[in-house]
Amino acid sequence: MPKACYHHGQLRGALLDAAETLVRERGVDGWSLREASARVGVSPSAAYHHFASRDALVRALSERVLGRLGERVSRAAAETPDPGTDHQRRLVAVGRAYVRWALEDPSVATLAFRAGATGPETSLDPHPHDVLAAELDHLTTTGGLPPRARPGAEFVLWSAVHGLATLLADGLIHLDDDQAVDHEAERVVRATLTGLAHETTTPGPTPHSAHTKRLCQRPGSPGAPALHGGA
Amino acid sequence: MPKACYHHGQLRGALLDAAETLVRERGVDGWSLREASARVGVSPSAAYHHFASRDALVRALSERVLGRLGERVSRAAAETPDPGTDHQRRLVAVGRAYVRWALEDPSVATLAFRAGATGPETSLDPHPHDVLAAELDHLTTTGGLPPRARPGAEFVLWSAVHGLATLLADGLIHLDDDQAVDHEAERVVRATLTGLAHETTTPGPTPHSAHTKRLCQRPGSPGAPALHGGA
DNA sequence: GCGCCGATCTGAGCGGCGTTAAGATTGGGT
DNA sequence: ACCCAATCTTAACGCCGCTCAGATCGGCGC
Repeated sequence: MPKACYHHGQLRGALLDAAETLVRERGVDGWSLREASARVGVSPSAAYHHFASRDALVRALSERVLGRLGERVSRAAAETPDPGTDHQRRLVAVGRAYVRWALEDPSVATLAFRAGATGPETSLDPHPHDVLAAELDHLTTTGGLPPRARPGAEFVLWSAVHGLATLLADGLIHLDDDQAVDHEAERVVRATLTGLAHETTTPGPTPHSAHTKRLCQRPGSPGAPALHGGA
Repeated sequence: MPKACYHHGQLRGALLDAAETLVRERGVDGWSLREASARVGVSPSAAYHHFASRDALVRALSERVLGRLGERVSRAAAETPDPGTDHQRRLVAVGRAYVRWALEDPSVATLAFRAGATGPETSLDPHPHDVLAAELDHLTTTGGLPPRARPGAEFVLWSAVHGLATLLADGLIHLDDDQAVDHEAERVVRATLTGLAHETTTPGPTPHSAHTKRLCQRPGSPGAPALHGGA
């Protein structure tokens, strides 16, 4: 299998790069497949040997970009030293990274979320949802969250963080500087976490995340046995 | 000024109706201005006498649809009887209405939010943000929220509700039935409200909502004097 | 009753788009 | 050295958003 043919061997990646740049420059819809092709010096139809359609290109780009968000969010968690008295610190860092990321490149972030679910069961390396879930598990372990509030808590927190991110990216809310963004993200995360910690009613059926079907463990058995084969 | 000319006098409204139906049927981007025109029995160029561009049509549609969301959310608040012991009930109803609305017509809701900020300073009758703010004021008055947590609380709650709504509408979260949706919406609202109520740190600078610049009173002076003329 | 006039809509057309089919070009494996 | 599969190009189709010159309509003054 050749690694480089013609001018390009990594046309696929080059097209994704060009498309991402165009999204950044002109907005989510302000570009065409023809333009991306021209930018990498290739005819429009060449793209169709790597993507079934323009939409497929967008989905692939979305996946790549969502993967970067996952990495970044997970790194933010890892880089935050183990909490002392402040058990919420790691999740604050995660939420801040999520919101910051969406605001750095609003168009790219919008595209990523817009096409995030329409894909064919994409399995991302560290999906943001999973990072939240893992950190909430950690928070429960260290006593920052009562176990009875844990099931499905990821979806509550995800909603809050994602909502702030999209409201900011779409311009429905405006904040003057990065410091204000950080502050607001922290406020949202802390309010949600302490609200979850004070929950009294028992949570109902747990939602499913679109990208992973069995990551959400059942309420009754935190250390549940493996359900569907596999290691 | 004539009220009905040619076949149509209310072409504008008819085009908005057709566009909305098309969005409902085919998704946010699965339609064309030509198609909407044809559906109301008019040539494509006729639309340009009522909208400067396709984008202008989309913005107008977004405004109309967002207005309906505002009405609905505000009605949900009004129809909920004054809370007895449960001070959060009204806001739970508001959040539920918001999320339900987004899920009834995911494509239309997506379009509404997507184009919600790009308009020319549209002033909606009851903007969802304002309904939340008013209800939070009420909650503060009745003692359900400490006054020190009130400034900017609308944005925290809006983020949570809007996040759940968009995650559901975009398919990133799946819930099996309407009951589960109601339950999740209630959980999100209650968690956020009790989290806000237990806030300890002082809130920083208040964000601005895109549609209204001076609705958010400054932290220091709840009964602040009028700032910019007007009644 | 009639002709004018502004408001409203039509028809033809431009450049660009996504997409497809058929053919030219390339480089590695034998 | 040649072949073959992978890769890219050229040409074209139909639809799109948008523009502009002109046809058509309804009310109003005469």
